[in-house]
Amino acid sequence: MPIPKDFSTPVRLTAKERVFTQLQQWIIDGTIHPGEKLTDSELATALGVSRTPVREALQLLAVQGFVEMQPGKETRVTMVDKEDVSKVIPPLAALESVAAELAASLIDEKTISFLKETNEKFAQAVLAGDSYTALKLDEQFHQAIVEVAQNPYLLSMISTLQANARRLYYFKAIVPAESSIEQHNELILAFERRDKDTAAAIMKKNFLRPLEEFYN
Amino acid sequence: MPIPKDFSTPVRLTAKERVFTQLQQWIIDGTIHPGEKLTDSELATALGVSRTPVREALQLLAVQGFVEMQPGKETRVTMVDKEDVSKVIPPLAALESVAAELAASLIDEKTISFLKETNEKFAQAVLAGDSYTALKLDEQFHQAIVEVAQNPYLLSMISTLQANARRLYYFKAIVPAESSIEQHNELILAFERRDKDTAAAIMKKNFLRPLEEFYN
DNA sequence: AAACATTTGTCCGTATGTATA
DNA sequence: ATATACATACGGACAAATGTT
Repeated sequence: MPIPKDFSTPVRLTAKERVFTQLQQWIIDGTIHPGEKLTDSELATALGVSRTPVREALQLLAVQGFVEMQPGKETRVTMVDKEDVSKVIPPLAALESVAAELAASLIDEKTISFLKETNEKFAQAVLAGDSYTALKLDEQFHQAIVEVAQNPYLLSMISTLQANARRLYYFKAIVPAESSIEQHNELILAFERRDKDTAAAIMKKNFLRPLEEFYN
Repeated sequence: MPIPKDFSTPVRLTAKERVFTQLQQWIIDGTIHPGEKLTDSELATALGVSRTPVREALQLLAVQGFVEMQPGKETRVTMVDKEDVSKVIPPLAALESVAAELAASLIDEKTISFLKETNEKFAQAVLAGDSYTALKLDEQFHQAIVEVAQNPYLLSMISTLQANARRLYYFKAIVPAESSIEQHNELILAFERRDKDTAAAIMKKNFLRPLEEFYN
């Protein structure tokens, strides 16, 4: 009997991780509202675990900026206002730009093919008006590039910022721009030429242009 | 009897925070060696607290990349090798560059004066060969700029990367370059002109040039 | 292969601290 | 101002999981 290969990642899911993932999801999609007070005992019973894994998950969410913990007082879901986009995007653009620059020297043909396929699907989703799928594909596109860059700091920080950005998208119902399709193609062309400076520049624009439009 | 005003920030420091700060310090200065196994019960008795705050502190250190946790197995201090500098600096340079760009539009005269004073002291320390003081002043210089930028994401991420960089400096006994003095001055001049593009460019160079020299 | 020893993950009780009446 | 209620921070114990003999 053939054994499924997926067991190569036998990282057992601890209660803490389950709680973390669930709470993050709820905060991002708005199930738990901004400003809402979170009491660990309530969450614990609601999620069927004890308070310890809940507390640990909350600490991680605090580091990522999803909740605010006041030691000895209370912990609340952080508020969001429209200016938050302008706080998240510039660092994200800078880091993604570095990722693109590093990736340009390391990328292989297989990944380039993957980027082409993903951008095809992305284009279809955008034109079909399926913004949920489009956003997911957009993230896959960018994530593939970050992974090529082989930098754990970039990976971790971009992932955190992406999660925060996703939360804002949910709240403001932001839809992916058609212009992204073409920018992705330009990025792929730059990768094929292993042109890191152009790749970095395009990536930065890809994030910052929507921000500028937003404020005009 | 006049009451000290500092009580306006009465954030009581929890056991978790004390443990976190202590462990981070020990890892950075090498008191705890890379690859060393950390058992929470040992640390708990050594630090005079229970396992809970130790575990919580370790989780935060794991997020910052100082320790590696394998669920159900063990927790170890992360290894460091000479390539790590090339992993930390590029993201740090990118974020500091964004901070400089944002700060250029927001900076006031008082902060500019502070930067001038700090760079004076920095120059003295460098020329006196007091690299410990020099590094501390260099960090103060950069931190002041980051605070002006008013961006919590930048603040948090740069602080994490700085801590990792500091650890590498300890291991490799890196000393601040004399060229930094002049670059700091150029940066201040750019700030006085509120020239954000130049400020961003200088800041990036300030971090990346030492890295290039390192690999030639 | 199986039982052991160790360490982690989790649970829950208690006390300290904060906010409210 | 005191007292009351409540949530958090911490402690200590049990149980599951790992690797070891």
